[in-house]
Amino acid sequence: MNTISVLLVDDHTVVRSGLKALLGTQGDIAVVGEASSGEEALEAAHEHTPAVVLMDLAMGAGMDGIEAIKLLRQWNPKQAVIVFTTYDSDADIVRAVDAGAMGYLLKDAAPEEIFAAVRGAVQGKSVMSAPVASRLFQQLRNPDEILTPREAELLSLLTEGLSNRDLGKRLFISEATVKTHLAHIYAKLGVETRAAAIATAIRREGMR
Amino acid sequence: MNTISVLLVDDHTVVRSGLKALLGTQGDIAVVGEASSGEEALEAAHEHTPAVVLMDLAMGAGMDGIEAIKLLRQWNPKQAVIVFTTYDSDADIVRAVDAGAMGYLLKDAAPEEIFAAVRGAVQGKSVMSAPVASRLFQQLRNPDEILTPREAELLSLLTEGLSNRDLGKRLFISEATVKTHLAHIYAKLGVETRAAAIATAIRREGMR
DNA sequence: TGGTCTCTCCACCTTTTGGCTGATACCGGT
DNA sequence: ACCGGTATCAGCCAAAAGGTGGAGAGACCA
Repeated sequence: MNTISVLLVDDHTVVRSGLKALLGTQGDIAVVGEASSGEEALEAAHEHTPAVVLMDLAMGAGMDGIEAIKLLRQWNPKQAVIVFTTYDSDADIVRAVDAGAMGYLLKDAAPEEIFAAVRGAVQGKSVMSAPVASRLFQQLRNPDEILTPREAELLSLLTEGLSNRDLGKRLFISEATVKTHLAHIYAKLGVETRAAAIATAIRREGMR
Repeated sequence: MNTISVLLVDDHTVVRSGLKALLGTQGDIAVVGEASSGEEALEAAHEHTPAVVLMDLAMGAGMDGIEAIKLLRQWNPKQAVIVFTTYDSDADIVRAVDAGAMGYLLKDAAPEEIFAAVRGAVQGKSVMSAPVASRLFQQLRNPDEILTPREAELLSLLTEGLSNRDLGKRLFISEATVKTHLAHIYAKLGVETRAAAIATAIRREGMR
């Protein structure tokens, strides 16, 4: 059996060390690089061409995880990427899957689950933590309530307290478009105001 | 120099592994136990009597970190406890310090910072990550930013997504009064819109 | 090819919110 | 008795948000 090369991307030193220590116990898995930001991840991926990238979505500064996934997959469409993050936010799950993530693990996953995800990823299998799977499942059962990737993106920014104008600037779209998206989001979430949307989003998604 | 015994408490396996790997590189620090919940932490502390307890505040199920700190310190008032967590929430910082934490580190802290905190803790020194320190400092310097009971009540309802009219009805006050309170709340929170106030409130206070 | 989804944009209009100024009343401490 | 903080209310005005209806471009799929 071939050794599976893995690139770790996380801005927390301890998390990288932990993953390295855990993965190091497996003979068939080798950590070939580490990165603490999206930018570094791209560089490291070009340099080491890892079979699997294990990536945290929440990176302190600079490019966020989703963007990094998109660029990684753009550069190498076969690149297997597993999201390894703390929260099972609906918006993040949708965006990550959309960006091309092969798996979605929570940081409290058992070591075996992580190993299985890495091994599965190289074979093209998707592995996700149980809470994540159940959320996705729920969403598939209620297609009306699924936010489109763009809507999810908007909602996520909404929870930061931005105005319509700011949302437009941030996403490079007009205020009119922002209002259109918001109207759709309100309808899907079953609320009438942005305040309620924010409250719902944060409570329902574990965003912060 | 004596070896410093450390107990790790975190529900994330990878974080424990990472800390263990990092601390293991230091000759004067030895991890003597691990726990993944508040309950386990108490047991382990009784068994191993560690010099320092490194504790995550957010534990999936059961007793939370704050409660665990209180009980640890109740059992052994000299027990040094360092909080090691992901978020610098105002509410958590205050509660942790109040419960008797000696230090407060964020998970993205540099390894050196962690070592320094552990060594400092056994000497009775408090060490905290820079963002944490600055938040505490701000709170101490600005007692103006404390919300009055009525304002806090309003803010709490605000995070449920109510309109000014609804807030008035719920609190049996006029809409004018609601607006007055809101203006004061915005000023104290340093925001301009209700959306930002909701976002700040939920993130600051760990409301969900 | 036609239908559906998504993302984008526009105009018009109503409602809500926020900024500003000012006012009354109660309570507690100096 | 005075002052500071809190809670209550009012009116005015500008800005922001929300509702309605419509529309074009590109992707994807049957």
